[in-house]
Order: sequence, then structure tokens, then C-alpha cells
Amino acid sequence: MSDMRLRFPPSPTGKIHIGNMRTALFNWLWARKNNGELVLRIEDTDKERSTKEFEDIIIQELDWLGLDVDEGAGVGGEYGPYRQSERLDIYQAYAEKLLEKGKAYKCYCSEEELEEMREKAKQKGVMPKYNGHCRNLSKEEEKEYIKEGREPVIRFKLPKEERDVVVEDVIRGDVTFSSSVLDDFIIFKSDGMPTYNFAVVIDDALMEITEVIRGEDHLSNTPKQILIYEALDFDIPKFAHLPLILDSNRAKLKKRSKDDDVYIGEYREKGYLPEALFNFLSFLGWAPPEDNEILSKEETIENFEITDINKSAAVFDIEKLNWVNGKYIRESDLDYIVELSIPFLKDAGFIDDEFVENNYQWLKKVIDVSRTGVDYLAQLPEEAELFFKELEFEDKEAAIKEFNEEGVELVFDSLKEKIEEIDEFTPEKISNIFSELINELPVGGRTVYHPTRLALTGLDSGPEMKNVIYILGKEETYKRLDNALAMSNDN
RNA sequence: GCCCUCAUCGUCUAGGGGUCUAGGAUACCAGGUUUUCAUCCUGGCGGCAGGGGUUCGAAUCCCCUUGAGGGUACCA
Repeated sequence: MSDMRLRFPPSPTGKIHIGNMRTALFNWLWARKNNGELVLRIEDTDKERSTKEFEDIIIQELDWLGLDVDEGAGVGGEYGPYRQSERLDIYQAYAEKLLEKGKAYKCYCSEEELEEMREKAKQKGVMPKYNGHCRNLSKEEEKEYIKEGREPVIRFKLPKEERDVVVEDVIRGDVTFSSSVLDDFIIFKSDGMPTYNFAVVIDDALMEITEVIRGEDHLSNTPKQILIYEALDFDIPKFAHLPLILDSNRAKLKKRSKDDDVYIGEYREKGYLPEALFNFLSFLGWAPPEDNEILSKEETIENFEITDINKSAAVFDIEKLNWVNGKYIRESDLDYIVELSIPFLKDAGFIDDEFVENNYQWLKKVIDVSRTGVDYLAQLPEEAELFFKELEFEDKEAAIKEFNEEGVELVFDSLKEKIEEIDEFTPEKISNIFSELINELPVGGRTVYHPTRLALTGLDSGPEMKNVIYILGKEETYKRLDNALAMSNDN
């Protein structure tokens, strides 16, 4: 282990989405690359919206993508507790410290009064900043407010002198903010919970976090945090603000960006492979030195470099994800794909446990020929349907007409004969039969393939004929061929 | 409004003053393989936001404009 400590601090106010996961992934990558430690901290200071269910989902999804944490919620460690709601006494102690030092003060202004101030400022066209009303309250005034039953918040007292606060960012370089654009911001809410900007500093400092990697949406908050670090004499960690991931409308990807699936769970449920999503997500805002689009986890760690991260936001492109995922589906170990595919085939009602047990090898063949046609596993049942369902003709009349065409009966009979004659029933041998048929029979290739496909699958397109016949087996193939002929004879 | 960030094919990106006639991937189109769809292979289409500088030379450095995004909460 090195001294490097990173953290991923989700707020359990919703299921984890693509953007959060990418942040988690980059933290994980950098931690693993440097033998650092990754801490999972739950930021549940929003009492209204945080739930344990969301916390559990977040932990599950991290695990699903393969991002293991070394320390934190659900894992334990020496810097706990790792849930902010369980650290209130700590935040209070530090707030108290600031109060004592005169670097913070209690503010009794109500939300309504604040809202009014903001309105006024807006009308005047000036920045809506807190006016410092409670900054120098007399004892009497304070007593009066308390008597009124007002619950105070605690505000951070901005340094009097206007000064520049510089965020040294690993990705963006130095970013300078003038303290004049800040106001006396709230560090403790009237419900007794710390605000994000306060809790995050206390925790990162106490947990000895050395690198803060987070989304660019936090960049503007960082000067406030730096001021707190300074007021409390804490060491300031290194910052790296990641470019945001945009939805298809080019806005920050957030819960229910309406045209897109944003939650990790939605992708998991559709049958995107964790390896594929990992690969794809790591390429959002970063690229390896070599022109190689498919990288294993190990290769990604090896190549990953925080200074190589892009500065500009990236649009989440589902088409590219589909390609990556399809690639993984086609190239991963077949048994693994079979294992992942089974639940989808079960859901479709095609198979059950007993069937899997008794027909595993056959199932494997079916999935192998069907996997080339899908982007994600939820599409597999549709692709493989023909192997599970009774033969059905969408347009029976058209089918009969096709089977009645000249040469079709000859093709079917010859096909049966040749299948019967081959020594080995394999796709290769079956493929040879088709070549022979085309050469020997006085018909064109279309007359060989199309009616056969229609007779065997009821469809116009699908897996290669050699595979269809191979999977159907001799008996079923004969049966369907005969059935087609019978249909045509009835007319 | 104010503050901050960003800007290369539709999208993800490579590129850090001459090797850029700007490379790869995806998407799209065409050809080949499979006489099907898909896969796979080959080829093609397509981009340095605009304007000023600096320089012998700028996609690359500087400035402005424009555009996009983020922040400006008793959300995180």
C-alpha cells in the first residue's frame, strides 16, 4: 500500500447512475494503479431524500461492475464511521471550533427572509449573496430571536479581505476564484445536519484523503471548501475534476434524463456485461496511448494516467456502448455467456432449470449461434426464439406459394437424402451439402436457401442454415421439410 | 445576471508549433464473405466553431467573439 487514499462518496438519494459510476471507476482505477486505498463514504446528510435502500443498491452496483473498495461503509476500517449521519458529533465539534475562533456565526434568518433578500438582489441585478445580517448580532438581538423560537444555522464567516482562492487541479491546472464572489455560506443546517461543503471537508481531512477525484460540477464549490480547510488548519488534498458526462440532449446526465437510461441497474437488467460497461465508461474522458478500443481491466489499470484525462465533457453514446457490449458478448467465453443468458431465456418462458440441466450442450449451441446478432442479452430470446417455439408462419399463403415453386420439392428431397448420407452431422458437413445442392441441382442458390429457411424457421432471415439444421437436428429438420411439402400439396 | 470550465468528423477520441493531405473507433454508405439478417474483412463519406494576433511556419501558443456545460440552495 502506498500513502495514497481516495474516496468515492455517493449520496444515497437515488440509484447510482452512469455519471456517478464513472467517477467511482476513475477513483478505483487511480487507486489500483498506485496501490492506494479506496474509501466508500455515504453522504446522507440530506435527511429528506436519503434511504438505506439506495445505499444498498449503490454498494451492489459497485460490486457488480467490479469496483471493490478497501475501506468504508459495508467494509469497515479505522477511519469510521463512514456514514455521515453517524458522524454528527464530529461535525458539531468542528463547527464549535470555528464558532469559538470567530470564523463562523449563528444565523437566525428564516428561509422566507432569505428568499426575499435574493429576490431583491435579483431585481437590482446584483449577485444574490447573503447580506451578513446576523454576522454581528448583539446578545440582546440573539436572545430575541431565540425567544421567537428560531432555529439557527451556522454560517462560515468569509475573510474580510478580498483575496484569490486558487484550486490546484491535476486535470485543469490552477483555477482562481475571487473570494468576492462567495458569501457567508451555511455549514450547518437548522435541522442539525452539516451541509455538504462542510461535511466533505471534515471527512476528507479526518479520513486523510490525499486525492479528491470528482465531477466538474464540484469545481465551483471547491473554493468554499478550501477556505474551510484553511480555517481548520487541515492539509488540502490534491483535486482532480473530471469532465461531466452529458446525456443525448447535451445536458449533465442526471436522474431521468428523459431520453436515456441513466441508471446502472437498467443496463445490468438489459444484459450489458459489467466488463463491457467498465471498458466503455473508462473511455469516457480518457483514452489509452494505443489505438485499442477493447481493454481488459488489467490493461486499463496499466495504461491509466490521471493527467491523460480530458477536460471536455463527453456525450454518453449508447451506439458505441452497444458495439462494445456486442463485442464482449461475441468474444467472451461461451460458458460465461450461457450462464448470463439463462435468466433471460427463462424470463421469456423458453426454458426452466430442468431443461438447462438436461439440454446444456444443446443450449450452448443455440446461444452460440444467436449471440452474434445481439447488442445486449435481453435481445437474445428474440434472436433464439425459433429454436424454442413451434414452427409458425407469419404469412401462410405466401409460404405455401413459395413451397409450390418449381424445384423446391426436389431441393427438399435432395437435402434430406444428403443429410442422411453424411458420416458426421456437423455445421461444416451441412454447409458442404448446400454447395453440392447448388452445383448439382438445376436451380439457383435462392431456390435452395430461401424455401429451406422458410420451411425450417418460418422466417426470412436468421442464423446460417448450417447452424439452424445442426441445432434442429435431423429428425426435426425432416419433419419441418415434410410439413412444408404437405402444406403445398394440400393446395 | 455573476463566477468557473470547456471547444478536433454526428458521437467517443489521438494529436502539445513543421512528420497533418489531421490518425483510430463508432455510426452511416458501398463492396466482399455467408446467395438471408447479423458477424467478419476491405473501401468510402465526414472534423480542427469564427475572427484577430505571435511565428519562416499554427489544430497546436495568446487575445476577442460565439457556442456548450457547470456553479451560484438550510441538494449532494
